[in-house]
Amino acid sequence: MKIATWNVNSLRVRLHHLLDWLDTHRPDALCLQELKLEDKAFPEDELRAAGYYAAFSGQKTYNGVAILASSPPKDVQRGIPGFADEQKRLIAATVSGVRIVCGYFPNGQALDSDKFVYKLGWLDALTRWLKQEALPAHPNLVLAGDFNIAPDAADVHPNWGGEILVSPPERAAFRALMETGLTDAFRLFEQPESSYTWWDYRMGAFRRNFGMRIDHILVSNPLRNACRACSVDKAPRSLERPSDHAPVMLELDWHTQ
DNA sequence: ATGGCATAATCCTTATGA
Repeated sequence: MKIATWNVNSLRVRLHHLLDWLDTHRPDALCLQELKLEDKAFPEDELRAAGYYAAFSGQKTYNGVAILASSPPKDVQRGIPGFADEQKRLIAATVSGVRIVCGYFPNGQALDSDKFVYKLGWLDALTRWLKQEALPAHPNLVLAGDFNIAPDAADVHPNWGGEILVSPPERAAFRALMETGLTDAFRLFEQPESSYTWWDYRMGAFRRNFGMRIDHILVSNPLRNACRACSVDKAPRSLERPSDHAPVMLELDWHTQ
């Protein structure tokens, strides 16, 4: 079973890249972030024609998440239960017996911003919900998406000057999330040095591999031994008008249930 | 090396992103 995540930075603009990518890689499930469109504009028909069902939670201009799957996603849940949030950043569904949680984590903007307070609050609510409800109810769980956190020094270009996405409180929140019983699938396998998933549009960042690894796929303990491979696909980042994020893909030895 | 980019909504500029 292949499970992937991709921040497309506007589904409207990136639809053709997405359809090409689905055609090439045929994931069983794909988590999407930054749809930047309302539900009524979601390209359901085009995706159905490509063989994919979709559960989505969109909004105008910002945010928006979806789970695409080759079989209909079941028990769809939108948002973090008990956490009131206008921003559409989380959707969960069951695909082939795996509970898939797709998140577009807040960026935070700057350490002294109210957006940073929101980011840490969002992470705390997510962690509590996973620990208390989601993981006990769904032991076979995958949390995938744009975390907007580079968890370790190896996940960021050494010349990165800023604090946001790499600060101690953000990394502590990431560790707290892992402590609920989740493993970074990417680090279960040997990887190329300086593996990143996001590169700024400016300054030729992609050409210089001036990036960060902020898109992740975390797996629960029962799924850990089923992981067979996990990789970043940098190819779409070289296309014309690319998303600034690359897809990450996990291969699970998992028989469809 | 954080902007000189990209997107969307809206006005022809601003907010936001990471």
